[in-house]
Order: sequence, then C-alpha cells, then structure tokens
Amino acid sequence: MVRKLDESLIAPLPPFRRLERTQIREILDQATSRRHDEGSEVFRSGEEADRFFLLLDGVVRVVRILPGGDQVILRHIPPGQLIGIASALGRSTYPASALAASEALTLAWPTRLWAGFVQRYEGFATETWATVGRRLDQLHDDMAAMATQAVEQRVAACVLRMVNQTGRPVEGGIEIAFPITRSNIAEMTGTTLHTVSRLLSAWEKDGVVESRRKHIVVTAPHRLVLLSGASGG
Amino acid sequence: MVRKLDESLIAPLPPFRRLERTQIREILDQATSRRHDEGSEVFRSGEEADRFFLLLDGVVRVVRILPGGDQVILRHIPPGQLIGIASALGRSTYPASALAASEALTLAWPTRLWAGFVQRYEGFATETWATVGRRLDQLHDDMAAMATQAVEQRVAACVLRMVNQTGRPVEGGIEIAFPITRSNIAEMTGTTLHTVSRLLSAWEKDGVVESRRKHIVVTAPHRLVLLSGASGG
DNA sequence: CGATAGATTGAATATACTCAACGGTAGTGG
DNA sequence: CCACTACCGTTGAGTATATTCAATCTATCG
Repeated sequence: MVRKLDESLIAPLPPFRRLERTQIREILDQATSRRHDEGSEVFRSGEEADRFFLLLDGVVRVVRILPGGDQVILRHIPPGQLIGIASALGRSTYPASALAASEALTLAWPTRLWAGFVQRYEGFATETWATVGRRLDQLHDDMAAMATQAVEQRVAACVLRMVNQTGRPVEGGIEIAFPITRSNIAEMTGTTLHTVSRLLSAWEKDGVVESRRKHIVVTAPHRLVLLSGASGG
Repeated sequence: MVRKLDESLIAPLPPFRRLERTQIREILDQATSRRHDEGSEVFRSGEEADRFFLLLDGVVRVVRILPGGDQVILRHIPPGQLIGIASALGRSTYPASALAASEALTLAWPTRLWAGFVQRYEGFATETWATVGRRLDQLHDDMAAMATQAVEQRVAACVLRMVNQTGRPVEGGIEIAFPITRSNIAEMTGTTLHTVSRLLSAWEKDGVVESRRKHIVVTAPHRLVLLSGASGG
C-alpha cells in the first residue's frame, strides 16, 4: 500500500522540500499509511507518543480535555503538516488529542526514527523548528486575542483563519473545507454555541456569510476582516 | 568582566548540564554580560534577532503589543532560562518584547553562534527543545483556561504560577519575588486592574493573601489552589 | 513637600451566558 | 419508503459577571 504512494506527494512539503528523490523514497519506505474516518482519533492525549504523523489529506482537530470535562479546540491542521511531534520536544506522551475533522489520510513513522530523520536529512530539522515557531507565534496571537478582544472579534478571526488555511472557492464565496459546527467554533473561541449562532445569524443577515448545517461560506471576507479588527464597524 | 563569571553559575542549568568544564568555559568566553534596570528592555518586538540570552538573575516579562495599542503579558521567565531564541525557530526578528520585571542580569551571545552550539554541544539542543515543549504546553493550558475558566479562577491560577516559579518564603507565607502590580496581573489574565484589585481585596479579607504596593504574599496556598480549580469554593 | 504611579471602592451598565423551548436535517432501521 | 431518533441550529427572556466610569486614597520618589 505504501508502495503506491508517489514521491511527488510529499516532495514539495516543507519538511521534505530540500531532500533528494532517493531520500524521499527511503522515508516513504519506512512509513505506514492510514485512513481516518471523520470523528475518529488519530492519537489520544496522554498516550505513549510512539509515532509521528504527516497529514496528507483532510483536516485534523487538536483537542485538549480539561479536568472539569469541557474540551477546548486548540487548532485545526491543514494537509501537509507534521503532527504528533511531541517526542521531538522531549515528551514521551501526546499532550493533546487529535481527531479527524473530516475524512483524513496520514503517513505514520515510529518515534524512534525521528532522531535519524533530523540527523540524516538536511533541512528536515530546520523546517520542523520553523513550524513549531509559527505554532508558538500563532498561539501567542490567540492568547492576546482572548485577553483583549470581544467575542465577536474572536469568532470573526477564527472563521477567517479557517478560511485562510483550508478555504476553497465556491460560487458566491469561499467555503471552509471541512464540516464545522457552531459548537466547534464555540470551543475554539471560548464562548457558547448560542452566541456563535447569534453572530452567524446576524452576519448572514448582513450578507457577510452564508451557512448551512456544518458548512460556512464567507461571502464578504473583507467585511469579516473589519469585524475581526480593532474598530467594530 | 566576563572572566569574573564562575563556570559553576551556569553549569547546573538545563542547557549546559551535560557539558564538560572546558566546553562551558568556551561558551562563557563568547558571552557578554549585561545588567538591566527594572523596567528596561532586554529586546524589543520586531527588532533584528541578533542575540540570544541566558537569564542569570531577576525576572523577565515577555510582552506583546497589539495593533490596538493594548499590551498583553505572555509570561514571566525565572532565572536560568534561555530567552530570545527566536532564531532557533526560524525567525529573523523577535516576536515579542522582553522587559526586566526586576533588576536582571543576562548573558548574551550573537545569534550566529546558535547553530554551532547546537551542533557542538551534546544535550544543548535537546534541552532547548524540551524547554520549547514545556512552553507550548504551558501556552495550551493558558489557552484552555482563558477559554473556559472564570476570571477569579484565572487570576488565582496566575498568582499561583508566579509563586511556584519565583516564590520565596517570608514570614507568614510565600512572596512573589518580583514587583508586580494589579495592572500587570490584569494584562496576564485578560481582565481589568479593577477586577484584580477587588479579587485581591476579597482574598485578603479571607486571609488567603496579603499584599502591599507591588508585592503579594500568599498566606494560604492551598486555598488559592481551591479558588483556581473546578469548584469555586 | 509636591508629583506620580499604584490601589481601592461604589454605582451604573453592557456583554455574553444560562435557561428554555422549538425547528430542521440527516441518518437508521423496520 | 416512512417513522424514529439524534444531533445541529435558532431564538427569546432573564440574569450574572465583569467592565466602565468616576472619585478618592496612599505609597514612594525626587
């Protein structure tokens, strides 16, 4: 099954960009591929981090469950990124759970191969740290937004980010490319599904978005940018 | 001036723990030391990240300033940690500003030495990534707290963390070891100085803390833990 | 001693949450 | 193919939490 994978699938991705064809073949030969149904777990928080993954297709939701029982969605990961790289950061267990937000396809490698990848493949490490850096940066932005922005601005920013990361053009606008509920957005932005529903309804009335069950199409991105920004026009 | 620095100062710190005395000497010889007055900048957001630092003494506040003008305090860094390691994560500028929260002492190295440190010194890289991992983890916790916890719980958790990281025993309790204002805490927890003031007043009335201008002593840590937890006793 | 930054507290207000009821859509099984 | 069910979504009414506005007080420093 892995043999069927074309090198060209992963060759252009950041971590492998600088590698030669033979190296990519080497890497692919050590991978196992896996399909994940929508809603299924890729890995679970607290489990032994015995693999790391490359998301080939679909979207993965990273979720943290709190002592209290509520869950928080930390981020959505678009195709082409490495996930579950806990071990690279000196952890032996996954710090969060990863769920397939849509049907997803991954490649997986045993964690013990990580050190070799970093040593052997020029640019693999560099690109990975760059990814971690962007993630940190993103998280800092999120923190700042949570600390200072009103709910409407946070929700607007959240929708915009998903559109930017995974948006696909459809007639009349850009659609978020995976199923997403009001409740999901609430768990990302620290609010309730009621408030999200009210906001989306209001925006729909204003012609900024259109939404059907589990789908959101942004019809006026620029206006959403305004809503997410400083002045709440 | 650098010559005066004793190797034993940095030898036990995580990034240098596994190094030999001669290697530590090598590293120290390339460092410049600097004293920072309370409130002064160690580095500024957006600047060319031409150095990285080791905080030897004091506490550094990492601050993000938003387009809107408000600032958010992302974290406090206790002595012994590396800061300004932006370049290690593939950035050419600092993503946030660092201010001395108390008088502070740092060692600084030019960024171009980073790659060499990582290559040459066994364990330096590993320990650094572990630190980054902990930082990420911490940030995820913070996000989750901001998303789900009420203000009182967030403020309680924030005070507790500062006590854990930098607390020093004094008569009657444990004191946060650097000057900290109500306003500072508000900028960390995403609330207002008024609310923080009210909370601290209430806690003081309940005998959980004692505070004077810019100083907070926690007299009943266990009760503060309860306040930060699930059930808001 | 005056000036400035930090802290406290009351009153009014607003934002977003909770509670509650209901409508709609998709999937399942007889 | 239809009924049933579970999940998603909407909307109204009431409320609570924390903010905003405002006034006052108190340390600390030069």
